[in-house]
Amino acid sequence: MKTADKHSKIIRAATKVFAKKGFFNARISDIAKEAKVADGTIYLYFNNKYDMLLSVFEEKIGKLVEQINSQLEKEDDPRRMLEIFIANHLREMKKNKNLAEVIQIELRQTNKIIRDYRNNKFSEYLNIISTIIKLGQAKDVFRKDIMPGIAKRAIFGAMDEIARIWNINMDSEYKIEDTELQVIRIFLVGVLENPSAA
Amino acid sequence: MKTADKHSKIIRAATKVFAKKGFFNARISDIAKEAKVADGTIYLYFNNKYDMLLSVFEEKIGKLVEQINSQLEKEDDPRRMLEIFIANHLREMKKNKNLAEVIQIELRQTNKIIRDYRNNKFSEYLNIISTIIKLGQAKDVFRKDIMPGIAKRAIFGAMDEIARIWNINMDSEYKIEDTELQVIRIFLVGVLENPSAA
Amino acid sequence: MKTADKHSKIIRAATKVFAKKGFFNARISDIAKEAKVADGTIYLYFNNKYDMLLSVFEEKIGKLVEQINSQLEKEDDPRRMLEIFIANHLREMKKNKNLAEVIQIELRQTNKIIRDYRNNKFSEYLNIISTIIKLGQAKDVFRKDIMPGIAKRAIFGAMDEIARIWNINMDSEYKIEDTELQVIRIFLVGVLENPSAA
Amino acid sequence: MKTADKHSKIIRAATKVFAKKGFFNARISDIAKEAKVADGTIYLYFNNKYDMLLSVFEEKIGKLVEQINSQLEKEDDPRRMLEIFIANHLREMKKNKNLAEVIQIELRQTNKIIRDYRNNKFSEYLNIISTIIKLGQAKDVFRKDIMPGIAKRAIFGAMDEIARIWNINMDSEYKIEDTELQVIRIFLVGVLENPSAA
DNA sequence: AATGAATGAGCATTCATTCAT
DNA sequence: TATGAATGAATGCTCATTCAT
Repeated sequence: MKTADKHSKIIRAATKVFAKKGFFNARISDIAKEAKVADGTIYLYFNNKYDMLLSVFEEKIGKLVEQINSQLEKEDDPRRMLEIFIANHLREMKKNKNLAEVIQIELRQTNKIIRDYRNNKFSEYLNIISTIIKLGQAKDVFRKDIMPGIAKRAIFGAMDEIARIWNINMDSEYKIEDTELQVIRIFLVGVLENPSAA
Repeated sequence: MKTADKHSKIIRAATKVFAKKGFFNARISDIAKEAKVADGTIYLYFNNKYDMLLSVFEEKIGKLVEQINSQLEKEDDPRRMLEIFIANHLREMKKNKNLAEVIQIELRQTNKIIRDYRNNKFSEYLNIISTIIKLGQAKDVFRKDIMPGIAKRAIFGAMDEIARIWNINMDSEYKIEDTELQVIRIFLVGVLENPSAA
Repeated sequence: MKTADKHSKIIRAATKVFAKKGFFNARISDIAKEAKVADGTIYLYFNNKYDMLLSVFEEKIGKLVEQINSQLEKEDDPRRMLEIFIANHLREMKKNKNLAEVIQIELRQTNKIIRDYRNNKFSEYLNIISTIIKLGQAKDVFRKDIMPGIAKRAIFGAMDEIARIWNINMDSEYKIEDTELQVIRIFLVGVLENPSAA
Repeated sequence: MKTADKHSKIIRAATKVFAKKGFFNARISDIAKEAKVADGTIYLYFNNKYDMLLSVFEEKIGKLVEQINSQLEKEDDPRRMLEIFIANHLREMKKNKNLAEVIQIELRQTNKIIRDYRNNKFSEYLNIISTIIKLGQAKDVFRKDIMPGIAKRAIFGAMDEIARIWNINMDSEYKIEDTELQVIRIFLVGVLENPSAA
């Protein structure tokens, strides 16, 4: 088997095991068994357990970044772009619960000092939101009094919390389409019936 | 020393240590030392380590619930109530980073099967948001097409992600007042310049 | 059981196991089992495996120092003192093979950078030899052209090598009394038939 | 590259690495890297790690034997022969610290049961000393009451301990010539000022 | 002969929990 | 109630050895 194959086999196994058990409860031997590989083999591809988590996280987020970028490429309406981002994120999380779970773990489970160290991909991902917002402001489509740096976190946090619930209640009461629509609506027009009175 | 005192001393110590080190990296002996109590004493008050986390979490959320309820009591404008909720949550998280951290930990760090088991207080807390929204809808102040069950998660998630960042970057670039205002604005009126065109 | 008892029980067990298997081949669990103690208990008394070896070594050498000092106290003939030192060392090594073995291990088995770090007791022990030699020189009993710093090593090394062999061939061909006499003779008068002709 | 070359390349590398790190801390991959050879290649020339140590030891001692034998060939004065042996040994150890270290390791570091198994070269080396002594006794130059089997160990042990110190304190306070002279003097004429009075 | 990726047994150390005092 | 010494199961990681190429 080629090296690249083994690497990705381990990544896949690690994603699954981390998602299922959480980082601290996942044993290296669990991951090795899941990947059908010897324990020691893992250390040919990763420096240590945490390095695996980080790699998994970065790779997954990296794919999200690529995916969303290719979708946004053809679009230049900021409103539509935000809709696409939200819809895509929620769909991916719904489709791939392991991914959602690994994001949760990486963002909250490990030492906060290390946390921000290598998460460039994640920053890149979040910055897509703020870029959209800035673009919308430049085009007079979005309110200028919205701070993109805060909005990006609010939007990501909202979606992430929703995805968290999906991972707990496997059978959510809400349909994905409804949820998408709801989130989009909340962020685009807010909850006020008559915003002009705000 | 009375029993209640020792119990709360341990809770306080545990909050601090869990927040600082995370659940898995916190040692019982750390907590015991912080509480100035013997390791074994902790087991007179709690069944096990996880039970402590849950107790800490429930107590803290319980206090948040009481606090916000007393503030909302005198208010009946749903819009104002939502503002109060958001402002209060963010201020508490900013003031008490340990609390924010413990919420992060409890919500994401431990086995998802156990997660929802006893979190009644937390549900109660989130339901305050949905209650406000329903009230607003009944009063024709909030849009009827907003689903309160989704909105409550979106609002909480947004605030929680913002608080998460505060715990990483100790010196945030944004002032608390600005952040409050931003979150309130995003959720009340959305980001669209001209929502009526939506 | 009192703490001091447990400490010495572990020291005794460690001496035995280190002697039998060597430092690197000794397992903590071997020592724990030998001491009838849980593995973890060892770490209540020692920082780590190497710390145990060092402790064992220092304690044993410390006892040798005390023992020889009390024997030398009543003696002031340097020639006799050297005889006593040699006889005592060889007898102790013969009697307590574990001790001989632990000296071998500590002196040669572990990283040379750490080696000299804490071995003050050992230096003290060796310096008894050089002190005797200096005394003999002051009293015109020993040759002045002998350098005590080299002689102490030569004498210790000679005895240590002999003890090493005892640990290999359990049934030495030589009696302890003969060996003592031989070593004493070699160092006191050398091998020359007619030294005055040297 | 011819097989013999590779074999000796590995021996050289192993000597260096064993000396630097000690047997147990030396990794096969260290030796392979030092020899510019793949890890697996080593197992084409040696059965296992310990076999390498033994080979290194035997080869080095073998060279010492050859060297000293060729020097002693032309000499027939036992006193001079002993001087030559001592001087040669100390000089070689001083010159080649790796060799000294490997002797230390092999003689004390590894399981005593295996120790004596194949050390014929080493016995041969030590027996040169006892042969010299016997010759001296036959020629009435050395005292008859010296037991060659003990003397050979005392002499080797003394020199070995001195060499050990050289490997710890890189900058010894004593010059090699002085040390040689000291050791020779101690063994030839002893430390007594007036041996005839012994 | 040579390679080096893969293996998996092995082990020091940690730490939640217990229990004799 | 309170203590803290003792326990021992649990696990990340290493590295000598193997073997397919």
